[in-house]
Amino acid sequence: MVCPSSLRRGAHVVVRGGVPMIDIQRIREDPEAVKEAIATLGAEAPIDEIVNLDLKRRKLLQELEGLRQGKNETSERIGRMEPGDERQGLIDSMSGVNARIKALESALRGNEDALQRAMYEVPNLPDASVPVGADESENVVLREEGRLRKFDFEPLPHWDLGPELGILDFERGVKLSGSRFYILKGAGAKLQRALIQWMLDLHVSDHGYTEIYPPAIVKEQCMWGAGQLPKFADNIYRDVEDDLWLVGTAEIPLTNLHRDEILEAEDLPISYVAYTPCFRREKFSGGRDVRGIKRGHQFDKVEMYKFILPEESYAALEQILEHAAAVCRALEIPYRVVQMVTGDLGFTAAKKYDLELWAPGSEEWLEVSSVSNCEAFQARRTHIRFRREKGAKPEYVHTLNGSGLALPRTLIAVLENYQQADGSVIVPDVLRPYMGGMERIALEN
RNA sequence: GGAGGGAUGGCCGAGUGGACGAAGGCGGCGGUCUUGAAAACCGCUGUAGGGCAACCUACCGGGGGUUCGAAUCCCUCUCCCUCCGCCA
Repeated sequence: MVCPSSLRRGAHVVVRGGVPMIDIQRIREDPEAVKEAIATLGAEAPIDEIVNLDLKRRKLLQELEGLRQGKNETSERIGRMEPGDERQGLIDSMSGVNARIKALESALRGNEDALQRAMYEVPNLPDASVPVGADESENVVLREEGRLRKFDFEPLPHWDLGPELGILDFERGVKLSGSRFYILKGAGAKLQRALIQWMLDLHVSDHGYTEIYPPAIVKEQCMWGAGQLPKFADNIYRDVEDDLWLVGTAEIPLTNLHRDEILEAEDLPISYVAYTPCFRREKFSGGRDVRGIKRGHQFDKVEMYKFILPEESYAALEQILEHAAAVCRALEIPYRVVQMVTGDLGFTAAKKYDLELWAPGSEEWLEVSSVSNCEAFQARRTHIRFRREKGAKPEYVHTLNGSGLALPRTLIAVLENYQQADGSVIVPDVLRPYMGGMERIALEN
């Protein structure tokens, strides 16, 4: 089943003084439908608590604002009166009202804090087109492109190939920083740099993105805005002294680039591409993927990001997927497109595709891109809106993101797919201009 | 890190306790005039919450306080600028 159609639309209501998540209006109107949708994610959210807090909030507001109105009127009268007994009497009479107002304000503050906390925990709801499924095992492979190369020798995994070529060093990485760190060296480091430069150039010149160099360390607020907090706190590196957080993806600074702005409709879509290092503690990956460089605490990524009109966001999702696929095609490496089911959507996406490159040595499909439509989820959290025309009410934009692509994994795919019987690696045609014309990585390099 | 200065609406900039959601200007929108445009003149021109109609409430960097009443007074935080130190 898909999420009820009543959940797909809705006015854009913001919690006063706070930041919303999904539209609270949807919860007010049909809390049961929201709960059903969240159940398909395999997630939990305090919907009943939100409904109660929201009711309570409006009750408090009405009483409080009524009292404030009376108070304002009385203060005005006092200001116009000559000094005297009557005036003093009015002033004295205000103290009771003020005490009540203070009490209500305090209650309202507590109520809104609780409401906002609860709202922050609500995940984005799935788009109607997303298949319902419990977890990643039910994800749907939509298509596979490119021919798997036939090897007349046993292709090596990169963790053998790299060290033998002298371009990858695990021991020294561990010496410097511990497990899940490694060193790229010589042509290996250069190959990664070439990939980054080439991908950035491709997205800028062929796909119309504007290149951004953002901070990789951001304020806590940015983490909430992009949807990293509250859920993923344990996976984020943080400088406690200055309360700055290391980004796990460029999606975080890019989302926040237009925080608290009202954009002009004619400026949309805004398309950014950014290269950043990414830092993840990988607290939840346990002993998974410890071999090789597939999952490190630090990696590089080129990320595409779009701010767009709501009615155009789903077409844009397919487009970004194509932009990521274009990288795979140009590298001439087989890839496949996987659609996430509801249970594997994550916290922020309404619909998501993964793009995977085949790695013949490791013998697995490597996730090198994740392409998501977050609809207005991140825009609500960051207050990014647009106006359809002058004087029109601001509406939330939709945001999308997609890796284009994630680095060490793309590097793995290049090494493993282009390896030769003699242990050397052919440099893909598109990268040669970025490698100073180098055609092959061999030991003597 | 040390010393000093500052933060007002899209922008500039007045406002030091009482009718200020905030003068004035610029920009923008609409209108008059004009064959058209410019100029001139007139009007409008923030956001959010609640009612969901009239209307009410909140917001002058953030938070707290004093007061019947605060953009205006006090405390505190953040950010920006200038000078010194340090530095890629």
